[in-house]
Amino acid sequence: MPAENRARVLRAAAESFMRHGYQASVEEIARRAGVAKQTVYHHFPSKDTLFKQVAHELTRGVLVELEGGGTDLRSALVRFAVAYRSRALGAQGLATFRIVLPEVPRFRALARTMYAAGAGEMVRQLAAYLERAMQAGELRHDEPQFAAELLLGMLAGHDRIKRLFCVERVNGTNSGADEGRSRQIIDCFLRAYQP
Amino acid sequence: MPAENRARVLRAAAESFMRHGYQASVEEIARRAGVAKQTVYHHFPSKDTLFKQVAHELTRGVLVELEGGGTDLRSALVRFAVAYRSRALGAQGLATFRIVLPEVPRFRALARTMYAAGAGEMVRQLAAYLERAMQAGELRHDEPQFAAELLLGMLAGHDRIKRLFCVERVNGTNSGADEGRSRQIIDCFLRAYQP
DNA sequence: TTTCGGCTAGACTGTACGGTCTAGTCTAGT
DNA sequence: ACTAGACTAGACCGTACAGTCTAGCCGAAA
Repeated sequence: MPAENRARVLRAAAESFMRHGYQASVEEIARRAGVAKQTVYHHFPSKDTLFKQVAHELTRGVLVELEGGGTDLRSALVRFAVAYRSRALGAQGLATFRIVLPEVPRFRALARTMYAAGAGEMVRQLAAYLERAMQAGELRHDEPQFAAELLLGMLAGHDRIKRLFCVERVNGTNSGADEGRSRQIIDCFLRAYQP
Repeated sequence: MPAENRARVLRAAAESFMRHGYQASVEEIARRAGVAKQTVYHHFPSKDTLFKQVAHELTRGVLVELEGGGTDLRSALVRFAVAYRSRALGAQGLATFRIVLPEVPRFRALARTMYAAGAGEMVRQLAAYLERAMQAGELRHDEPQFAAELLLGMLAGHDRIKRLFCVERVNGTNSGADEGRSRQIIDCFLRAYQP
């Protein structure tokens, strides 16, 4: 079945690109997929196309749902913070950064699309959520988009850099150890935005 | 004079690497420096060495002095914010990111050194400054290092991502237009950390 | 005047890699 | 039995590039 091989190639390409960036050779991808080089070219017209495809898949992996049903604002934000940090600071999130950034000049359109589908979408959702909280009087009134971007910056901000530069271990599944930091950050945010 | 040619090569290498990343060919660097390829190898044993050298120079360009002499806390922080953002979000700061990140796995030691000399040093200085402010009762008592990292995250955070993904123009010298945002962020920080 | 170090142009080597081509195998549908 | 499409191994082509080598130029020191 062709679809299965295609998927194997995509998976292998993701792994290879995450390891070596765009430099990863098509031969290595084929080998890792357990497939002949020709098969790669059978499913994707060029390495560029394959790369863009992988980049798209990776982008989707950053999104985090944001539902505040039932609980209070703080709990909802903390839950979101933990989820977002586990994505943005996880191995895959960091790898996405490392892989895509250097290629941005070559693939400007792709870069913009990725931002819109990933971080940009995140900002929109969070801004909408914060705006509701503002209107409910739970947060100080201010530009919701600014607040959303600020919060995302606080959540990923410097920790992302430390991990990107390998000065700190990447987040595995130790979500427990990380929850404290998420809470700390959310508390700071809430203090800054208390009504 | 050999030293001058060496400097020209370094400058040219910085430009080339900023444009094309590590991919930039040695021949192009030589051409840009107005120098024979052999001369490059005369001053640097290998492309890797040259790259590391350039990376070090770039790191230094991020540092921002932080003196709060004479003015109040808020003014000092705003001044710092503007300066830091102009570096971190300027063309060179962003290019440093794009260039170095993909090579981090290959040059782990270099990456750590760069972090320590750049962002890490920034955190140390800022943390020391914030700690003094805390002891002077101008800021709520809390871990200074956490506060420093948080503030840096707020300052560069999401805007850096937008610029890295080319969804927003990079900061030129429009420090005027940017000062508003710096003030906004600092005000948020001060609200979160008021005594 | 010789010499030497920095420099130049450019040829050259070896390797890696994107992409193509060949020739043939296997499987499923007709 | 025949066909067509997915697949394979591996040769092959063209190009780009790091790094080396050659042969020679020039200016300053000895």
